[in-house]
Amino acid sequence: MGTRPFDLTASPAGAAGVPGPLASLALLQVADITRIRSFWRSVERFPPGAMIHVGPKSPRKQFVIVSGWGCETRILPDGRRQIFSFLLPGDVVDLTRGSQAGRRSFLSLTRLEIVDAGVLIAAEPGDGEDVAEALRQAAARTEDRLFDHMVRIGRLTAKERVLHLLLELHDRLQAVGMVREDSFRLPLTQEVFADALGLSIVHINRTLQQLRRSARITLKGGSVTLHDRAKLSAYACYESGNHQKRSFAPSLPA
Amino acid sequence: MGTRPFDLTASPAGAAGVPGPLASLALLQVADITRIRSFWRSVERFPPGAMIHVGPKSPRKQFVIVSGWGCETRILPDGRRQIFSFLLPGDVVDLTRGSQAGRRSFLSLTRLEIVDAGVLIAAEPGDGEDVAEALRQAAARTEDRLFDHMVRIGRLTAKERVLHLLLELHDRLQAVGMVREDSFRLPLTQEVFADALGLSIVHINRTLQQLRRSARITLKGGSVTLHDRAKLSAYACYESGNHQKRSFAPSLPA
DNA sequence: CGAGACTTTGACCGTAGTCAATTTATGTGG
DNA sequence: CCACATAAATTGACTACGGTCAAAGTCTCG
Repeated sequence: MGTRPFDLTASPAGAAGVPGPLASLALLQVADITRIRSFWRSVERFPPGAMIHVGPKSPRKQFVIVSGWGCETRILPDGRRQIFSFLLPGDVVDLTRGSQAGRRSFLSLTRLEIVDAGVLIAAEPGDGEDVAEALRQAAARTEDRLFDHMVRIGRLTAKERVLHLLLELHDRLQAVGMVREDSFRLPLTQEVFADALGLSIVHINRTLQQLRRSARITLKGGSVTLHDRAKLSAYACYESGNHQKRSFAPSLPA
Repeated sequence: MGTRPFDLTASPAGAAGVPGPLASLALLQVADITRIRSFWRSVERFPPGAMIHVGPKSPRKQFVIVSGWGCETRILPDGRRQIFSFLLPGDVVDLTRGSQAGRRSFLSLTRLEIVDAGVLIAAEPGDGEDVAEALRQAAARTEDRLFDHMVRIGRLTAKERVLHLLLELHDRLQAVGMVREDSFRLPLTQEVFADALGLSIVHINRTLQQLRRSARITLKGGSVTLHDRAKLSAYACYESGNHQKRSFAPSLPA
């Protein structure tokens, strides 16, 4: 039951941002990530920093993230950037109305693998209604998170924003088995953090320093540990829940 | 082609926040507001400042605003408040997942009338698919606006935020015929403005003063006039569009 | 080992927040 | 139509959170 900081590089399934067993699959109650990967025909891969779009070979426009991190963003004419949301393994990405005139585009933040949601449904035994329903709920949660993010950038202080976001990421990653002992990999640069939270990169840096010095978080080598999440949640007005409330995910086998 | 400020109190259909002919109806291509009002059985009314919820007598959970202004909001445990969006005549309000534990609730800002969307569909000659499609598009635009709002509070300065919001409101109100000569009624207190834009009420006041003194806007008696919207749009990084892009609304008869 | 990306730090500035008092509507009852 | 109560808008004085600029330090990776 430690708060011992450690490196998660060798976490569940390996490299940074790559989910452990399951991931989206936890959400979808599918048994193993290898099973998803067996759909290699329909898995699309992107390098870090790529704009996510799919060719006409994909009839559908809904995708599930198999591994890696992404984000939804807009860049203003003068270069300012706002990140709307982070896309984690298991999240549903709806490219239907995306990337129109740059008002909203999807970017990969790490190496990223996505799979056509329709393929998942079709591959499911039965009518796939369970999977379809899970997808709908995942999409609904994604939308709910927009409101939390709005509260963050609209009404919280810098310290609160950072903690609030870290707490959300914790909960979401935990739901897909990517958290160990309150620690998880955080493959984000401080610039990305700044653009998500509506702060300058310098101020993000200073805020992180303060949180570190006050021993509220440990952040090192791309991994974070949140010490005393209950207290941090109260401090940052974070309400957990609405992430995997009704998780289908069984605890994962080693 | 005037910038002459004037009072819109006697605008289209009368009192503050009440739409002129059409309103949502413009969106829905229905002929006249009186027609909607004839559904008085299914029209629900709220006084200013009320939480919007509907009794079990309404089977559906989607409503269209007939007249008045509302907003979607969250109040933090310590009293801070964030307004997520404004609800104008013609907008679709989806109460499906609303007001759960106060994470997201709908409030009326003026006297408000809403009508069950299902009733509108049923009342339409034919299969009502046109109306249903219009409702879907309205809902999609509503979601798009969340992103604009996020950019506002995350990346714009106070002056930009105010102008950006005013420009959006202009476009939305214009689409339902509630704008005359770049002027429209704005039934919001500065406190509401502040809570929407993530600023303090005092700073909103000072920002408005500056905008007035620099002759960029006229704001008096609850009505605003935007002078040179093109220039203001450029200044505030506002991109019009996505409001009534494909408007069904014919210009309204006097 | 060097180039480039990322992080960190210092110095200084400015936007926006807080506190508090005053003025200006708005509204209500007499 | 006036007196009073209340909400809303203003203004001033002061504070502080967060931004900008610039330089130095670290880390990666070919």
